[in-house]
Amino acid sequence: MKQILDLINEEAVAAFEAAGYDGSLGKVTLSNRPDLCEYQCNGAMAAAKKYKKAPIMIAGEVVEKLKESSVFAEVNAVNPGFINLKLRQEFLTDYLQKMQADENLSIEKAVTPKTIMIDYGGANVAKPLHVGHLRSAVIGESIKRTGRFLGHNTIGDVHLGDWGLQMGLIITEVKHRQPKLPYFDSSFEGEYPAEAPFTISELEEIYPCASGKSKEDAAYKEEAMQATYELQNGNKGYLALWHHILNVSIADLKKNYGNLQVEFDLWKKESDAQPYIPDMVQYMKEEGYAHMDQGALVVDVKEETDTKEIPPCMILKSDGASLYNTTDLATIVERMKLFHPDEIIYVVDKRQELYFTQVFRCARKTKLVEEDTKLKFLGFGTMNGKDGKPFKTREGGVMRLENLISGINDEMYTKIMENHEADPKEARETAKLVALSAIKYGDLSNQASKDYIFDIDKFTSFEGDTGPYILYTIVRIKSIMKKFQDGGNSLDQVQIGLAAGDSEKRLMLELTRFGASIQQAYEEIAPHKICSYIYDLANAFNRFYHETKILSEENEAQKASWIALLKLTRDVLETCISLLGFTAPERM
RNA sequence: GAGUCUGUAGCUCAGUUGGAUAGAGCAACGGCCUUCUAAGCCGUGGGUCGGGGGUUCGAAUCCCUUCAGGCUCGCCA
Repeated sequence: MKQILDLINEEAVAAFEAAGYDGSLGKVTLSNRPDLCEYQCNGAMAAAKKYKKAPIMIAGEVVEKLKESSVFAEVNAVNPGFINLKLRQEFLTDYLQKMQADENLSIEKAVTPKTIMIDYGGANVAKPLHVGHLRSAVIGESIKRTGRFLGHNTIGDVHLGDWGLQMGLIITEVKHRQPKLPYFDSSFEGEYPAEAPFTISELEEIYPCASGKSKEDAAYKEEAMQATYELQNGNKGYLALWHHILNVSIADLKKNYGNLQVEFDLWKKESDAQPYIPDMVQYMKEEGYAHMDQGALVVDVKEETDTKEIPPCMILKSDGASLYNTTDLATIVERMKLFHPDEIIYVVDKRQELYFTQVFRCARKTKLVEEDTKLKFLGFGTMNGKDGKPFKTREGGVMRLENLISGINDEMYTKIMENHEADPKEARETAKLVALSAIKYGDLSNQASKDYIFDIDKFTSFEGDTGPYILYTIVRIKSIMKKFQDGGNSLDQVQIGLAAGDSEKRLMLELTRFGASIQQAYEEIAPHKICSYIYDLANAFNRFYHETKILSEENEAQKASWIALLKLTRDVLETCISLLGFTAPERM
């Protein structure tokens, strides 16, 4: 169904045309002066110049035409030339009733669904997830869900880092510790053990240890690079060990992402793109795209309009080895081959922007993608601590995501138990949902591209504009609806009626904003717009809630109408939080 | 050095793409629970939108300039 703003726009366009002006001037927006009107149109002022006429006169003429419309209860022209609009109650109610009946709450699915791949998560095998991984996972998941809700074929890919120097480092460190393992015996012919020679927690300790050593010890680093090279060139023992690393690590990653309610459709890895590299490199050479420069194979990607020097995109290092660029390009080749996406969105730290500019240009120039394939970079800012510096634990280390989450879980649990008596088991489950909402909403309500302060105290206090506030609002609604049903009433028969008061009308108007808000959030890849929308909606509801005693209302028709309004509010809120990536409990 | 992003209330952030009186949340202060969950609601105080110019009926928003900070700048990922 059409969005309410579009319906109103049509009226305004028609009125401008009827009054003899260009219809495109009839653009209506939500009022920024709710005390004066609900919607406003500023077209008369824009028209003034074009038609050399006082804006207020134009506004007056348009208003006369608008008065003929059945949509508005009030239409005014105000100096210097604003057109202020108020809806007819019947129109608003009618719209909400249709919205409630619509399975997508007024949102039309995409007519031509696009295949959109979203590369997010950013996890590396063998490195535990830390707070730095949170943003990509949370933002990417929300984008994926929003695209899907709008009818697109969205594919989330974790794109694990499993093929770089890090693997060589781990292999080297394991070799130093357990040199007698068969993986390091080049003459070994038998079956390698099925059991991994390390647990996940050992693995998590091995990498930082190896990484530290390689920074201080050049010989160690050389050894790791050699191991990387051998792994990539088919050393059987190393490959077997690499498989162990993958298995142990991926199982753990799945658990952690699962706790975050982040679900990837694909668990592809850098190594999966390797088979595409040789052909791709050869193709780039043959077609004359790539050339040697300072010993390395590169593709020039600078353009005349550049305001600064864009370095060439390096395909092969001077020692012939592939690197991150190579893998990413080969991944594009693979994705085009397997999924033929219309769009690939990379949800990555914004510091990688220049790098991805190179990759995208290279992919385009060498025609790895089609002309209309969109490659988008969604760079997110750094998560800083209260001091404005990158977030660290109190001890100054990197905080593991797992610890962060369990810490907030505990805080929430304590809060629930303090608030009221609750079954500890249920409280645990509820605490998880509330904690998740706090973490995700806290992240998503900030603009993705900006750095943001991750303030633990703020997250555990959860008052005001927070995830828990949204959940609390939903829980309140659910509680009333449950009591209504417990009284033997059915939710099927209720129908939204005319607004009885101001706060109710405000709530209704907020509800109609749903479709446009989601649409906009999707188009701009801006989940924070969903947050700000539901915050407004929750606010409008809570105001209404405090003014209105619903269950004790004696007029049954009025009560039913309010219940219907609650139901729609709940549906909209729950739909929105599902797009943000969390869910509401029944009680909290 | 070049490029780029950011600068809005004490703190953390929005600002519907140029509109009317710049908004929230925390923090501070004052009210509201024998009545649907007070994780809530209502109210008060708090601003030279970094500074300076310009564009026009109208600027936090567009242009120029300047200050401050972050980030990036070929064999790491």
